[in-house]
Amino acid sequence: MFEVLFSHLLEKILLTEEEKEIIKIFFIPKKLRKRQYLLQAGDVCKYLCFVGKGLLRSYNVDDKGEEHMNMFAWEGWWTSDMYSFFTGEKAIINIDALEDTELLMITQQAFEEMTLKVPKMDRYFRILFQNSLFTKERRLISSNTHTAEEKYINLVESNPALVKRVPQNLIASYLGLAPETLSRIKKNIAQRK
Amino acid sequence: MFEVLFSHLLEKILLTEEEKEIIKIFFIPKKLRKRQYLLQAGDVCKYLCFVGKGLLRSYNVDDKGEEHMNMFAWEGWWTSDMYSFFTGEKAIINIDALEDTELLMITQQAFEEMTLKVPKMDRYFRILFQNSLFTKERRLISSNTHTAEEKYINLVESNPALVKRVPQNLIASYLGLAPETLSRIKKNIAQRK
DNA sequence: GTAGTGGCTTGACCTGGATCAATTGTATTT
DNA sequence: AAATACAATTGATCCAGGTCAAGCCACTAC
Repeated sequence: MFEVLFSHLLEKILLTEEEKEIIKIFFIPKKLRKRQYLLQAGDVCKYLCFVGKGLLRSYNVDDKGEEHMNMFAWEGWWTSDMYSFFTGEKAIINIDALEDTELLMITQQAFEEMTLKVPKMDRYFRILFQNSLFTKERRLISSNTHTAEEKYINLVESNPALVKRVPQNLIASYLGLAPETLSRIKKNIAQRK
Repeated sequence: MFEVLFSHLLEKILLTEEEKEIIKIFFIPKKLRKRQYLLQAGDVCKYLCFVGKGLLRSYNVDDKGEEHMNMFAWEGWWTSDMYSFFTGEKAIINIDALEDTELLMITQQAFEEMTLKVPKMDRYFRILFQNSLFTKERRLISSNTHTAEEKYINLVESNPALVKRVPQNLIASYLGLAPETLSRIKKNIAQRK
């Protein structure tokens, strides 16, 4: 489990064996079965989670009971309701497992302590957040600028693995589309070839 | 100028006088007149900029020549094309001044050096990026979940100062709406009262 | 096997918001 | 103060994508 974590940390920072040992202490391993919840809206999000294996989805539910996908996380990704995790407010998103999943979880206090004991972790997360930030920036631009079909094509090009691994109705929701619309888009694209 | 910067840094981290002096060295002050560009799409974004005074907008232009607002930055905010700044790729966004503006700018190399000399700055930017990340997360959720009117009402409630300070057509664009649509929404809201 | 459950497709219809065009403010410039 | 240019409103029309409904195709469970 920890090998996966460290291989990701080492892409961005250098760590001594000693530091690795310190870091290990703060994490709690956990396994989730397919369909099992990691977080339910209304609860406080207690953990920031690193996915070692498997696939999670996070989504929120609106007043009408509709689900809206907001991100996926698999091997090497972090997930949580960031807002809830860092502020202690109630979460507005749900996270559950699309596949059997293995996690490393860390609490807010442990996170604080870890960054103080190993300041390099501030650097790691600075780079990590900075990267997600510009990904989100681009995604937001794309969602305002492009048509439904363009968004789908962009996604297939920028992240083909995701499209293969995740059910189509969730991809549709992730793109802000009705499942019927995505189905029609795929048909159109196929026919044009 | 630097007082504004330090007052913002000190909200998140503690700095010695010595560290402050080091940090100062890396920044370049700059003034912009209203309508002047800070960054044009196609150029590489050389600077990460802290706004000490004034107001900037960042937006991108699509294939059809339409402008799409993506964020505003005023006193105490940072702005840049994050992706371009950190990767050295060409920028896809434009940034220009909506009001006369005073900035503190830092290059990529200077940024790297600064974080190595003052590791607390990694912490500062970790927290900063983490906060923007969950703001963007919420905004993305909102943009997929809500109707045009709900988005506008949310914005007015969450950021009334922005709505007062920025021309209405830019607010419309920021929300992904046609200016006519926002005008009608405001009319509807006013009539219902 | 077959019953059930949930994802995917297809068709018919509807609607929120975009687009186009004209009119009226309201700043800025000379 | 007139001229110019841009911002906001209003009306009329249009369309991308949503909604509703029906049928189909896996899979899993018994």
